Amino acid sequence: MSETYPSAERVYRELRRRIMTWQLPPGTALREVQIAADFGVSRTPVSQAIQRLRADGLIEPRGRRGVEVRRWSQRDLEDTYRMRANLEAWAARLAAERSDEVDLARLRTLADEMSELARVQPLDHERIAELNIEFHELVRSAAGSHRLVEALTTVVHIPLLHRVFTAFTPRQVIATCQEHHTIIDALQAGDADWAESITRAHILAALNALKGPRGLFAEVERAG
Amino acid sequence: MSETYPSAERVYRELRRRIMTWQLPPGTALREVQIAADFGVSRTPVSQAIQRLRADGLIEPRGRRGVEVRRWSQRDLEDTYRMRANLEAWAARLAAERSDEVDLARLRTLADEMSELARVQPLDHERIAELNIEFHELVRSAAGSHRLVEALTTVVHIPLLHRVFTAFTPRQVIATCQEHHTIIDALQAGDADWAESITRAHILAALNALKGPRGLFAEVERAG
DNA sequence: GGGCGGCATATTGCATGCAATAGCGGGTAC
DNA sequence: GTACCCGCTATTGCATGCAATATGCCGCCC
Repeated sequence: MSETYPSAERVYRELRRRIMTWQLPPGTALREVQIAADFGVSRTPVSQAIQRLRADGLIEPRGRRGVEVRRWSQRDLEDTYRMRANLEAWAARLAAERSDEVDLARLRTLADEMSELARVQPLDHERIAELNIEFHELVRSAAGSHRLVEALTTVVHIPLLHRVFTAFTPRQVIATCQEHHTIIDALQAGDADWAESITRAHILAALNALKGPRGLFAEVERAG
Repeated sequence: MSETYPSAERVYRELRRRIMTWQLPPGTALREVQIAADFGVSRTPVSQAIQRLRADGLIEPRGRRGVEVRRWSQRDLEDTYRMRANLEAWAARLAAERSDEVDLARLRTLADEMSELARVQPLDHERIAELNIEFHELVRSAAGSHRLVEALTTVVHIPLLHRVFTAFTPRQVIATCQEHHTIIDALQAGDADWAESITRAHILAALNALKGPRGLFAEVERAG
């Protein structure tokens, strides 16, 4: 984690992190000179990082000059979750057919920690989101398909994931944790159908929460 | 088409095109100075283009220095086609619910032209591939989901698509064209289930051909 | 003759400078 | 008072130069 990266890589990762966590909310303008000054580098690596963020779809042109953090529409979010439900359900199917005890043990650790946090009020949304992301990334990697991991990274790396739990009631957070345990059960049973369907349901439930009365769409629409 | 782009954009598009069409086959080393000389620009826009290609997953680090065109494994290709089958089937479902007569007319034109070419020996694989790509892109855009188009572009932009028909028997090429017409029928009927299932079958058939005796895997393996 | 070390070179990462341009603000004319 | 025009500045695109570093070759030593 404390590894040292080339400047361009470091700038890219940090900017992406800030966008994903909404430290840089949608619509924020990114100016090369200012970012370069912030990171203590020249404009060259910053420019390269911005190119990559553009390729990722995380930032978009701002009028005729400069770029800004992408503003997501409700439709973008809904479509993203539906694609994610498809791909991640498939990942769970593959994982059910090949995950080993090491994967399962790690998944259990994550799910247990998340379950404990779900019982603590007020909810630590940030930490819960991190554990949730880590859980799903682990399922994907347990599927053993490099391409699938790549595709899901691209499809999913939408800032929303880091905020999804603010849209959840405490009850829904607990339900989410239980679903994680169910996914683990399905993987352990090696039941591909079960793993696929519970995972799809799990992600569509998150989508439903996002569309609900506490949902993020209003906030996103406001920002957009 | 003859629009003038900034240097970095132009270099990116042209390099990507060459990679997709195998003018730059897997394993080819890309050196900034040489590319810069070819395009008559400096190394800066070339470097940015290479960053984007890396983000796309089209090129990968070459040992400790430089980059090369990505070598695809058989597993990469199979997984790509399975993800594509999922996402593109969903696109067809959406398209069935909303495509209009303009879309359908354009799809018919493409499918008709492709059918005619399928009867001409020897097969013009290059042109057939272009029409096929255009057909599927049009279905995706008819789905009306910007996110879906983005995701499929990323998932699908694997060089193989431009070569898939060399793995097909003339008989299979004709079958492909008939499937395109069937997809159009399903869209016109507004039958989402039909559109989804015929599209999934269509893409899995292509995968099967790729895995067959005339398949590309051997060639890819040789290149990789 | 083979292996190892060092140098020359190829190649990239980054900084900086220059040119182009879009947007803005002020000043002036009507 | 308003509208238009001109120039200024902020900002980006691109070129070039410099430094770091891997790589391969050649000679030397064992």
